[in-house]
Amino acid sequence: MIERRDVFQAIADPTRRMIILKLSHGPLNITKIGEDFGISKQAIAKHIKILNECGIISMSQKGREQVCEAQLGQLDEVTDWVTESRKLWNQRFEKLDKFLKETKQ
Amino acid sequence: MIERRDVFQAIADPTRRMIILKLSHGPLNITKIGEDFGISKQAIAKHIKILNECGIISMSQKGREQVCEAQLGQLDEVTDWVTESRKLWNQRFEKLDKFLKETKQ
DNA sequence: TATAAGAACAACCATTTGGTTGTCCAAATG
DNA sequence: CATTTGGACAACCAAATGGTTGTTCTTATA
Repeated sequence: MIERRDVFQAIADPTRRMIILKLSHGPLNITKIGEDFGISKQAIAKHIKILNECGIISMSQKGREQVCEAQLGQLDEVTDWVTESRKLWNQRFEKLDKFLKETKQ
Repeated sequence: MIERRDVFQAIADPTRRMIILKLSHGPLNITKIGEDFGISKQAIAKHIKILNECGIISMSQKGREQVCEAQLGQLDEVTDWVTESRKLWNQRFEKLDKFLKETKQ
């Protein structure tokens, strides 16, 4: 099986984004995370697994509870990519500006 | 069918991210975009459609060619969400810092 | 100790996704 | 005019996705 898990795919799902948002206020166990979502705890656990696999959240056992904590440093990959794309995109306009200034004379 | 197209889902696919990167250097037609990807032009056209539907690229007819241009302002939604999540996440540490300073005395 | 609660594991299911091929049409080009 | 070329449309397919239920196991708790 090819490990296709990446951060971009992880944040693509709205439920997972909600989980991240919820966890950004502080660590919670799986049951707590699942509250207020209209889906089964098992479904939540699957989302948690995906988020964990790509490093967005970390897990720690505490008695019978599995405590999840956000590790949002992993989101750098996303902002880096957006920033890089936009940098190139903006350079395009700068080149056009330069061209327009040169031909104006 | 529910319109589930959003920017997060659009950038989840690596091929689509490559397309965006390619277009951030300047507009291209569908055939040009498809070059160097090992997949069919039809597959590329489908990706283009998705990117267009969520506003990341715009299309304009030019003779028989369909010219695609990046509209990376739409990526704000992504950076905004990441920024907001991280803001909350950092506040968590600030609260902890405050607590530690207060109890140290 | 009996029971409730947190979570893992597995099997299953419908829908979506990312890709394919084939046909067809309009616009360039020899 | 004949032929490429750019692209649209449709049908189809395998795999992935997001969800379900049922069982089991361990840890708390009344």
